[in-house]
This record gives sequence, structure tokens and C-alpha cells, in this order.
Amino acid sequence: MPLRIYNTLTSTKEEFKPGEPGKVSMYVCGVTVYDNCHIGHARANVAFDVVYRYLQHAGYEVTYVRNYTDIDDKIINRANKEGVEFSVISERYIKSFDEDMARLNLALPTHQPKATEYVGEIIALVQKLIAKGAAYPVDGDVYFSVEKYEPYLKLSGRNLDDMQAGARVDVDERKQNPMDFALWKGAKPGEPFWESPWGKGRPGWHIECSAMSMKLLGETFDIHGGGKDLVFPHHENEIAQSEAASGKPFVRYWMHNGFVNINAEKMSKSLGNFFTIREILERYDSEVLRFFLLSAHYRSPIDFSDHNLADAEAGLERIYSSLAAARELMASGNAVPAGGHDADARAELQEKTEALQGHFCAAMDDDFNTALAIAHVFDLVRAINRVVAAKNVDAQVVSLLEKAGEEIAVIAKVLGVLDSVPAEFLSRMKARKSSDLAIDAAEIDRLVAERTAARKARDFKKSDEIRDQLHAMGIELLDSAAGTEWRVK
RNA sequence: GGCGACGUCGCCAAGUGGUAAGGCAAAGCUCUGCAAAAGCUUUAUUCAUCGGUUCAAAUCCGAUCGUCGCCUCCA
Repeated sequence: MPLRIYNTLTSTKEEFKPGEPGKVSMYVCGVTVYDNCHIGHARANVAFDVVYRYLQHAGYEVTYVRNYTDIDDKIINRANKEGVEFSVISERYIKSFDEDMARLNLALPTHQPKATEYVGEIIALVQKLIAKGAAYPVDGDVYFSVEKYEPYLKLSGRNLDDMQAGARVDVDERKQNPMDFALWKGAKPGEPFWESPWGKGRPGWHIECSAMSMKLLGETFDIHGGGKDLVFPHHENEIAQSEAASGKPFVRYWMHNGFVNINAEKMSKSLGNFFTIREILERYDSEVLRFFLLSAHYRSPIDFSDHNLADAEAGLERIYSSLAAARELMASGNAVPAGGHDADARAELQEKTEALQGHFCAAMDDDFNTALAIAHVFDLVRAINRVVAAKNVDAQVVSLLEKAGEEIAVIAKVLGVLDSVPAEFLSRMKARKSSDLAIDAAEIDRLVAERTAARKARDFKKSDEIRDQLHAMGIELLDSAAGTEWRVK
């Protein structure tokens, strides 16, 4: 089955055909580095990380470019507020972004260009647009003339007249059309600047992406991604600039991820209802966050809440518990003779294992349906659990469980979750949960030992009292043949 | 006002013409001194509402209600 991608340009799912067979060129709008990233940034970057990984998994040679916008009004404002150079701000938050992305297990893109490193290309592009009559300089600024690019607004499906009728922006009299946008901004006193044919200034917001993508990927490339909120004006303007300059189609497939919501409302800096990635990672494991983000389709809105994160955590634990139990059973050796009464479970496990990659690829081929892909993993988990529950170890069971584990590992590599050692993930969760307890581990161990002694003496009244006491503090006791373990509820 | 998206079990969430995936929660069972944990099993004749098209619709069309997004910086 061929890969199909939802293309914002046509509002339909289309079969994916790269410009050059076997190769994919892809550009994703990164962040403006003026503050720590929030969960919305995490979602966008995780979504396209999975696109990147899956394309590679599907056999493509992928060139993936993700930029840093490191010069911008917000960066300058913050620098002024702190009384430092703008580069101090941009470098600080580039580092912060890189750390966050690493914690979320993102693969490194092929190129991570910075706008400030492409000022030469940007100036050349602006000159080309002026030469073609698509742009005009005014008082040290340069504007793109939207009327000179006839298909303007083809991505967002609007028309210029309606836009202007509802425009909430102040009209700048120097613009030929109120919708014209800045390619180059003249520097005000005290602002950082680069020399240009129009005087001292800096790039406008949109032009950098055109300059960097065309330099690194060519004038036409395969995939351009970003959040839904970038459709207008950012991507619309990128198309206008790029196509007016090159005379060629800019991008084949436009992909846009949905928002992260808080109580059904968009999470954003301007609304102030956002959580940074760092804040969330203090409370949840990074793998849990990533798993949560992949549990919905990338174009759907996803509601961020403690409840939903806890659900995701429980789901991930279910998978890892199953994997850990399977490993434990395999490690226990072939001590238990085959009974044969679990033949159905074995057959099911074999069937699900063999079907997994096919199901996974079908889900991912359908516009990267990670939610469905994960559901298939859960299907296999149930089959594993059935076999493990039979506790009937022989060579066939070991081989089946090994194979199932290998198949999950292949998927884990694409999704960037489930690639921890099961026992390590589980103990990570335990450590995280026990870190904010009112009682320390040694004290718990002492009480557990006391209870074990009481149980041995068949003093169940006392042993139950200890259990209730620990329970009241949020500690759960797990009795088994091997002894008593505890964990945090 | 213009453009667009969405409304599927208590919660999360796939499914976009062929008769409702998966997870969480819940219930029953196994296990247990009893529990807990874990595992297994079960859980939507129905997809916001009302009409229409079709042999067949959650899926297509129309209307209504509700929620949200873009139109200003935003992933």
C-alpha cells in the first residue's frame, strides 16, 4: 500500500510521490528562540520526527531541515529587557530547545540552519524579488507585493478582498496593498542589523524559511511542515516569495499538525495557558509525554490534562509490564514442561506477531496514523500476556516471545517510544513516584520486613495493620511467591 | 463578518460507503490467609440532532444545535 499524506494545499490525502525516486526533501519550521518551549512545540516536533523516522523506515533517503529563527522582534525585546545582546537570548534558548528535544528522543535533522547564518542568501533573494517587480523598497524596508503573485492565499483558501474587509491590522500607508508583508526591516536605533542595499536592517519573518529551504533543498522540494497556525500568514507568504522568485512550484506536500489544547482551547503564549516542556517533565517521564502525543492523530487537536497524561502513563506501563514479564519468563529457563493447554494462545501470539509489521505500515501509510499503530501494539501485548499467563515455558514459547519482542522493537524505533529496557522503565516510574513520599524507602522496607515476619507467624491481624498503615501513606504492597515488593500508588 | 475543523462507550481515541479498533476506568474470574498487584474475560444494535441519497451510512448530501481554530505574533 502506498504512503498517503494529507496535503493542506489540496485538502485531501494524496499518494506520496517524491520529486526524486527514493529520496525525500523535507523542511519543518522550527522555533523562534526567545523562551523555553511549551507542549505545543513538543507536539509539532515529535509529529515531524515520526514522519522523518517513518520515511527512513520506508526506505527513503531523507534530507530533513529544521531551522532556528534566531533574529526576531521578540528576541530583541527580551534582550532589551535583560540588557544583553540578542545573541545571548537566542543562544540560550537554542540550547534549551536542543535539550528539550533530546529528552523527547528526537532524531537530529540533517541540517539545523539559523536565520542569521543565511543573511547573504536572504538579501540575494530579496534583490531577486525586487528585480522581478514582485517587491519594492520603502524607507529602508522592503515589502512583498501580494498583488504581483496571482495565486496568493491558495494554501489557506481565502481571497484578498475578504481578508482586507476583516483585517484587524493598522494600515501602513507606505504599503501598496495593506496585505503586503515585510521581506526586510530597516533597523531602528539600537537594534541589531546587517548591511544591505537598503541600508542597515534585518530579515522579515517569512523570508528566512524561503532562503534556507531553497538553499538546502532546492527551489522545489517534497514536504514542508509546521503547526496549523502557520498556514496563514507564514506559509502563505513563503509560497508567494519563493514561487515569485523561482517561477517554480515551491513545495509538493504541505503538512500541518493540530494544536495542543487546554480545556478544549488552544495552548499558546498569548493566551498564557501554556505549560513548558520542562515543567511537564518534572512530573511525567519524557517517554510518557511522547507516548501521549502519539496517542492521537497528528492533525487532530489533543487535550492536555493530568488525567490524560496519567492515562498515557498507565497504557505505557501496561506494555512495559508485559514485556518485562515476558523477559522474566524467558529467563526462568525451560524448567516448566510443556503442557499444551495454551495452544490457542500460542497460535494467537504467532499470528499477531507475524501480522504486526503489516498492520503498522498500513496505519502509518495512512497519513501517519500513530494512534492506530499503537493500538496494534496493544493487540500484540494481549497475546503476549496470554502466553505468559500460562507459565508454560518451552523452546517454542521462548522463540515466540523473542520474535514478538523483536517486532515491537522495530516499531519502537520509528515511534521513538518503547525503546527502553522494560525493567528499567518500570523502575524509573517507581523512583519517580516515590520521590515525593512522606516516608523514606528504608522505613518502608523495615515495615515490610516486620509484616513478612508477622505473616510467617500467621499473625494476620498485625500484618494487615501494617499493610493498612502503608496503604494510608500511598504505598501498595505486592505479595508474590518471591516475597513482598512495594510501590507507590 | 469571511474561511475552516470537529462532535464515536463514564474518560481518551481509531474508523470516512459494507455493517463499531485500541487504551484508561468498571464488573466477573484466576491467583491470595484475606487483600492488593498482575493476568484473563466481559462491557457502544450504535456514532450530537433531524431529514435525504443508497441494496447498504458513524462514514455521502442538506438543515439544526454545540465546541474550537485561522483571519494579529504563535507549533
